[in-house]
Amino acid sequence: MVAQKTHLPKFSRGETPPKIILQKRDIDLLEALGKYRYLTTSQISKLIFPGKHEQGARRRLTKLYHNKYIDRLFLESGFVLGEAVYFLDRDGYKVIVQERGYEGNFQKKNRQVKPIFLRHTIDEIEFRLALEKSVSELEHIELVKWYSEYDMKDSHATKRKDKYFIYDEIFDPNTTKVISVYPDSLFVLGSSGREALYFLEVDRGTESSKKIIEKMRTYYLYFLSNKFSKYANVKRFKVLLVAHSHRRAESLRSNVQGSLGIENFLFSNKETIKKKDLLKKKIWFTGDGDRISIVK
DNA sequence: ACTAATCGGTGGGATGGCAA
DNA sequence: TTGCCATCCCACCGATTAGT
Repeated sequence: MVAQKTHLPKFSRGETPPKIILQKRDIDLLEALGKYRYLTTSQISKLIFPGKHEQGARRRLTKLYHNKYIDRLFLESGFVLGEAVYFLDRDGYKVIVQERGYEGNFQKKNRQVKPIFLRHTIDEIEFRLALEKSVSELEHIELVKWYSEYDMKDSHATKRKDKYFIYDEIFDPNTTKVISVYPDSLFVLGSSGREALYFLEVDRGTESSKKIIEKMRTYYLYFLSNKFSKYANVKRFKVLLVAHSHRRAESLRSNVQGSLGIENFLFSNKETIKKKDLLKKKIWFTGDGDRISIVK
């Protein structure tokens, strides 16, 4: 009998999946997907297969995919198909619950994410990975907390304010309306008992300067409200605005210069964060255009 | 108890396929 | 066409299993 050479389908699972025996590293991989929710092939390659060719990660991911441990979507980049983005499927979820005592819930809706939102989420995860790497290289700094937009109080909630963990309402004295702040992520850095609070805003590249100025004002009122002190023992915070490119970051910064609340903001971009240490290096621009680092 | 065969993992390298 | 992913070949390793 001649074995049929069949291609495994790219957009669905094959009828006869390749055989697989889970290794410790596979479970590490599944656990990472539990923690970050979505990861691209290159992110997984760096995280789980450090110093190895990406091909090895791919081969493993393919097997895990066809054996229903994980699922995948593809990013869109212009006219060509982009990188694969992996996330837990039910079998993979069961494995980390059993093997590692994973406490998160299984997210059925991972596959339903809109492409634009997925891109944004991946950018946020990229920032988190860069932050964790930076923290690991600094002896006296620790990442005390990280909350992403997905860390929801209640995934069944219908109202936004019940849905998001990071959500606060503030009263606007000018319009006498209630406005809300819900950042992409929030994190707290700790250093010898002292804490620093940061909010992350990943620029989608589509927001107007006017919107950014409004957002800045919201954060200013939020600052006055002191409601943020429930997240950390601090009297102030910084909002890190990460744009796609240096160009976009600079254009945003110059357009909103001098607006109310600008002193709470720092500007940088994805390209720079990919190349340079985001805590130690002077890659952050203040509203006035001074370059500073987050830690000395 | 010892050996051989087998199976899947790992990794390098080369080639083919696919969708827009 | 481009940028990815899938496949195939080769070699070697370790664990398991079958046969003696």
